[in-house]
Amino acid sequence: MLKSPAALASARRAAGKLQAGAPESVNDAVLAPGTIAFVQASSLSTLVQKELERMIVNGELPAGEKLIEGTLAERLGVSRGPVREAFRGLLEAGLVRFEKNRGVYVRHVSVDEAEEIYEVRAALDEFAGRRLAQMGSPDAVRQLRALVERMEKAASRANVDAYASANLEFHDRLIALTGNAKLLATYRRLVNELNLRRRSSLEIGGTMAVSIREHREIVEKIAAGQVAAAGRALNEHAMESRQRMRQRAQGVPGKLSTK
Amino acid sequence: MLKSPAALASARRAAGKLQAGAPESVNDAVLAPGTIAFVQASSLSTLVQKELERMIVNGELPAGEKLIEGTLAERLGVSRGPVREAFRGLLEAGLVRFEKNRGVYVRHVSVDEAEEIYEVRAALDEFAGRRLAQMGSPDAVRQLRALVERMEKAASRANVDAYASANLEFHDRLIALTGNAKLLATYRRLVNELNLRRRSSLEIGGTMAVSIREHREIVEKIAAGQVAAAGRALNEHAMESRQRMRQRAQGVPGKLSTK
DNA sequence: TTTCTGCGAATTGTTGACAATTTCATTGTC
DNA sequence: GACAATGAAATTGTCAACAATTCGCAGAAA
Repeated sequence: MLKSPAALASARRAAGKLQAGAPESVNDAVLAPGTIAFVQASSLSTLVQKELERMIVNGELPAGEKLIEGTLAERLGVSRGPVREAFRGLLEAGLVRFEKNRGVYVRHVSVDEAEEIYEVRAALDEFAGRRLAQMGSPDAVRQLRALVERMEKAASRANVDAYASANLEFHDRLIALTGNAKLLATYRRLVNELNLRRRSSLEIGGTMAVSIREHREIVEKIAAGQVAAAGRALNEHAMESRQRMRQRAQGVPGKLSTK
Repeated sequence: MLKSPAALASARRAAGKLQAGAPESVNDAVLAPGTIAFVQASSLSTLVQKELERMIVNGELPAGEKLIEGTLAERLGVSRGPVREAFRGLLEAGLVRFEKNRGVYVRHVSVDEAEEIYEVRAALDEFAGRRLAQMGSPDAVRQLRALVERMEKAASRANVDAYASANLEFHDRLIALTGNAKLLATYRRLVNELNLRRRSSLEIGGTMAVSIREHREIVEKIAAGQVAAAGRALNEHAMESRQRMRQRAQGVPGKLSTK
């Protein structure tokens, strides 16, 4: 279930070279901007944790998968120490489950737990909606409108992936625009855990039209400064997601346990 | 700033003995019930993390304190590995700050960040209040009333510590009574971070009387099933805490940076 | 005095080794 | 054939050692 080669090792070598004063020409893989600074500022553990987190949220490491220290360490080109440290971080982030002497597993998120998460999300969304409507920032409204348009375009092309991506970004941006970093961190943590469930991106089914209308209404209420209404709309929107998730889960019974 | 001896080591020895099949008589320190099972089920890293977390939230390790792997490992009777793993957990929990090659420090929570936390808390409290009022559980109301009484008794004895403790438990219980475990975990994470600030427990000052009235009103609105009113009362209660915190911080300027 | 500059000590980052535990296939028994 | 016992292989838990980096300080230079 793993495929990535020793990508971390190459990034590490590159950073090492630069740090040692070598010129900029690094003929390894091309790194995303900011990557070098990040690698220099982070330890291997952080790198490993980020990489595993990506794999888990992507679904490359599906829920229930056992993570073997030695195997991962070898594939990532590091020793077991950093991998174990990364595991602790993932554990605290709620992405893996731990059994002493038995190993680490990618967590299953039960339907019940997902419902709980949706409820917390609803509370956060409601707060964000009220706050944005109250702030009355034209720029925020502009950004949100642009994202709704992206959703519309994706829907008109029946591009489910693009739609889902725009949808995620809409909500993430909405939270970020409040300017409350702690709120954003809390929100992202919850969404990350939710990602352990919706691995079949067809979750949206035929509800795109309805969903777009809801999003547009949310934005317009924010734009109009209707504090309570914006909050309520966002709360209900999240609770409907919860409902859809549950119905989907009941329709296709399967992984129900937290195990 | 550290004083605890090798307490973990003794707990570990005790568990080891039991696990090895020795009879129950362990003439080491007396352990709290459940401790043995916990030690058996957890790794040293978990133990260390819990211990450090306790010290940080208690204030034994004040904000800004540098945590030295070797020193901590020696005092806790373990090697550096588990300590490093514990650090990763604390980092993800937001309790420590990390600087590559320089060390780990107990985090400072700036006034701005504390304000953000209070705002998120307000959103969660509001949700919990609405949910409880909607559930209409007589037992929940009974428990909350009992806690308000504890606050009253503490106030009448002018016992600030007892009052603060009852206050914390009131809010924790209120969240827990919703039955939403994820909400509770999210809430506790935030409160934990807030604890990095209010280390001078005199935060409450002379506002005990006002505070008690607010709590009583909250409980009565829940008891009466007034969903919206209960939510609003809790939201406002949290936002007032935020306000008090800020005024206190401005009155006594000091540690402002996140550094 | 203040600012550099080395150099030794302290601390962190990473690794490999070893012990303890679990897993799994194999064997033997009923 | 089902099932328990056994032992080797795989995996985890912990530790100690080594390399790299930072820190602290004495002494030189401005």
